[in-house]
Amino acid sequence: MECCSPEKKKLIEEIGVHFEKVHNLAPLAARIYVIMILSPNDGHTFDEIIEITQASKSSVSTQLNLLMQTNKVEYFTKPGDRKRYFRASKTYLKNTLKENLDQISEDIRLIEKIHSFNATYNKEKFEKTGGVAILFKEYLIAQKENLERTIEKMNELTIN
Amino acid sequence: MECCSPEKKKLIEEIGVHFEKVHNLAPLAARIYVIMILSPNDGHTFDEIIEITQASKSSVSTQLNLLMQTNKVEYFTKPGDRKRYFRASKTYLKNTLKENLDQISEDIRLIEKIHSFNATYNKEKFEKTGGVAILFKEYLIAQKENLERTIEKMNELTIN
DNA sequence: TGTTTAGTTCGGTAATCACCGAACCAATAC
DNA sequence: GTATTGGTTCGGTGATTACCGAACTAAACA
Repeated sequence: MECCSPEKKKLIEEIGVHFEKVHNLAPLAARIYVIMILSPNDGHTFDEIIEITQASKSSVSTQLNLLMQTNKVEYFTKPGDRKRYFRASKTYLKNTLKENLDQISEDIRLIEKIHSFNATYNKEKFEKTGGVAILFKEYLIAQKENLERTIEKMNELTIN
Repeated sequence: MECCSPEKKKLIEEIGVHFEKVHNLAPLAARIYVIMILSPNDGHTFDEIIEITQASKSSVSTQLNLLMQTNKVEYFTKPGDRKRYFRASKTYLKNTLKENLDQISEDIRLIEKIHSFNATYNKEKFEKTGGVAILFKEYLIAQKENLERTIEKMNELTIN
């Protein structure tokens, strides 16, 4: 049984590998997530996902539930149809931004801790490399501001 | 044997956990890296690292070499002293920025692939959610620009 | 010439990860 | 009721990870 074009299969693998790291997902979860992103709005059934990924029912079930718990994937149903149709969450891009925001905020919090630690315990070192350290923190803050702006804009877009 | 203050120990653990994820390091490597960042310029000897981390010689050796291969840690020597003194690389912040830049560049490359795939194979979906997708890409490009600006500024600072 | 110092290398092991099959369950169909 | 559909749950298992100890090496010292 053919499931999708070789081009799509290649994309699923290529982006899948990348998603394993950036979203911290198991290989199968990353593949499923990519399939959802590359798929039309009407979603994929459980069995279609099994067919595309060639994975077992249990693995697909587990990883799919994990993707739903983290708001990456959602499902809808059709009247008179017992199947669930899985697709990428409508807000998956916004959720990704929020994840990035949490990460950057944690970065900034820890950088501040490091700076105040080094300022008190390693004064001479801190003063020597202080310029670079301050630049680094400014970079993080600018990234955070860009994130917040983008989330704001997305909210405006999706309210309409 | 006491190695360092409880405050420092706590920081090593707290930041260490964070570094495992963001720098993709084994727990011990992350701890060593944090120790280097929280330490004065004159560095730590191999034995001091063993004492602080309570790890084995072999583990410290392996992880330390790994940290040096990835430009996170370097060492210097003192005349008439066989020991190596390990410290955070002078350019570790800039290297972190470069790692981030590579990551963002890959993000952008893949986002473009996803967009062109969806534009051809899922036209209706892409047009419906296109606004958000474009916003997301603009966000990535702005992050990349901020990174490049910061790297440039750091180069100017460190040339002097 | 051994002996100590400062690490390195290698073989193993305990724990965790990613996945699987088989049994199970709840809802619908017959 | 019984069978089928659409998943879920549980008990593994093979592969990988993170670490360890013991043996080793190369340089410096006595």
